[in-house]
Amino acid sequence: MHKEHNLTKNQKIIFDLIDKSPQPLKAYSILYNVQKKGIKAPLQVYRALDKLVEIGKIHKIESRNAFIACHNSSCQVAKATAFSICEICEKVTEISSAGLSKYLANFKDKDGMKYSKYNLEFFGLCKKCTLK
Amino acid sequence: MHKEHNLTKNQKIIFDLIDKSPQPLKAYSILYNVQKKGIKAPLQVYRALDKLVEIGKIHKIESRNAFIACHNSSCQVAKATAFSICEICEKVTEISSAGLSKYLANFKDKDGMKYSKYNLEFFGLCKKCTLK
DNA sequence: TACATAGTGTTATATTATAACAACTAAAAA
DNA sequence: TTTTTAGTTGTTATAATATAACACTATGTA
Repeated sequence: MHKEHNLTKNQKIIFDLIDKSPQPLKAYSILYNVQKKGIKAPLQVYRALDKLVEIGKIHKIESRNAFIACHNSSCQVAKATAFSICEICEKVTEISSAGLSKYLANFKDKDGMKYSKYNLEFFGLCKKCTLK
Repeated sequence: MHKEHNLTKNQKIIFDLIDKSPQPLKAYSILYNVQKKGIKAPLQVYRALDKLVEIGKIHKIESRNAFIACHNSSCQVAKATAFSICEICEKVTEISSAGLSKYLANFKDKDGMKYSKYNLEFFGLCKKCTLK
């Protein structure tokens, strides 16, 4: 489970929005969506996003500059992330595979070097788009 | 080996610059470096970068918005990339591990879905920075 | 030659993200 | 209770990254 962090007002507004969204949200689309709640400036959004990423409540999809809520309650979420991304509909799913995360957490390069963190993005077609 | 692509003048100028650089280069730093060679606008740089990525001569490091030359002549370079990134000195190295690429190329999610492409970025400390 | 395809040069603009600074708030130490 | 501290907030401005649109040019090939 996530360690409980008491989110501040802005953090909560932004987390709730991302958490309810079926797909990743971009920072400025978040901004437009929360302006009626009093969050007026990009920096307010980015600050909340930074914090939410830091504590593992959301992840950034680097190849898309977008943010998705973490739905993976059992792993070291902020340090070991894997996603599948559909190149047609842009659906993004967090992968939780014990095998994969074990393999990557233990991966050593040819110098025997281990890493403390990774991010993996798979690209392909989701089921729906495969059938089309 | 890479299929031989006849690079155009701009593509060649930009590839040579990236290829000579020990670390990944960002688009606008590339721009500043090639202005004396007649490449004046961001779009000229981005177009060349897009093409070079497409044909696998360079890769984009997504978490850094930077570009590095491919030094991995034996794999499906544009479709299966893995890098290690030092969080202190920002040194980036392309990982070529047969085991890793085989594992990831064959990875199926829990719906049995396979993916056609992936990008993996490991973060940690490089040897030099570990010793400090 | 003529046609198609890809690349070029250019201006303008969109999108993503951070700097700097003053003010506020909550929690805990004194 | 007051004070301190660390963190967050609100704000304006600006930096950094990336694309749209359009007219033109080069190159390969039929």
